[in-house]
Amino acid sequence: MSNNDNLKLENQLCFRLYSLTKLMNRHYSPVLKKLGLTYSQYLVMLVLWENNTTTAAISVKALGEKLDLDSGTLSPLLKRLEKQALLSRLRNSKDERSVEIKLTTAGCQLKALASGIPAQMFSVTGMSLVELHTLNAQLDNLLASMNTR
Amino acid sequence: MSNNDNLKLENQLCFRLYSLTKLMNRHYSPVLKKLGLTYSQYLVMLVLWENNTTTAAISVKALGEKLDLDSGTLSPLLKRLEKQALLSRLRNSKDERSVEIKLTTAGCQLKALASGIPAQMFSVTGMSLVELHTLNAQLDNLLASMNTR
DNA sequence: TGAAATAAAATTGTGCACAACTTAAATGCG
DNA sequence: CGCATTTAAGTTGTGCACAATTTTATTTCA
Repeated sequence: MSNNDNLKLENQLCFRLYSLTKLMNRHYSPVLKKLGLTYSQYLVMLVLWENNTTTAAISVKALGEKLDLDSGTLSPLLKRLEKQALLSRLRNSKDERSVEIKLTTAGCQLKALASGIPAQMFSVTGMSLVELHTLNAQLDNLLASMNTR
Repeated sequence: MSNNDNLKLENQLCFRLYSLTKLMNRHYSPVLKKLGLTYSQYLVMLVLWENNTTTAAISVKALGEKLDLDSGTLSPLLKRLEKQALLSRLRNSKDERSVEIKLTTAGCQLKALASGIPAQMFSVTGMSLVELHTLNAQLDNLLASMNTR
């Protein structure tokens, strides 16, 4: 590739990632709309569903670390999910700086409605399971590299 | 992978793409800030720099097709770039529905300041050129699949 | 102990991305 | 021709993402 081509749109990895993320979102949106969720809200619910009870709590801070999002993004998003009665937000009495997030019963129940989404989205990719795992591993490497430079 | 794991965050391709796109953006932002550009504005400039003159024009429509963005995103973004005197917006006299975008002299000149960005960002990925091309090809396949389902 | 430093959320402001809609212009076709 | 249809931009409203700042609580350590 000549130096003249470095700035061509078609040669940018970042543009492919950007386009794919938008395209992924467009495939998820109509499916998630049936659950009343946006894509980002779905990611939050995925974390909460991993401890699928109304008793387990996770702080906004820990949620932010898992999802790589700050309180500026999470605070209003969590308020919207609370308004939908999918989760509760409660100050930690041991440390009043922290806010603990718990699923409500409705939030727990929503998991069942989401159970078919991963398979449905996988079929949209047109990939085999092996290809998926290979790509996941490559992207993990790239994430690791870019997090340390 | 068991069915129980389908909804785990760590198993989602979409989350990797989402995280990578955000991470990519964070690497670009401080670099682009020196040019007074956001990441999306940079993508628009990449398209315009491919015909690096003040005479070539591209319609908002064509720009939207290249970048996969609609007028709701592009109209305000292009106004901001016009305010920065990097481009001009002019109704097409042959078809008054269309608005034609042209680089200004300053817009053309900015390309030189951006010339080192692709190499700089490539180094952040930690990949070899072969790895980059392989990944680009895989992502192109994925984009093609997801655009037809 | 108590002032300085650190930490967690929330708030404010900017700029996307996109759905839904409006406006104005061009096209098509009976 | 004339009217319905289509097309291109722009507008409005919602929800992120994130920088910068504020508020309140906790920790540190002289």
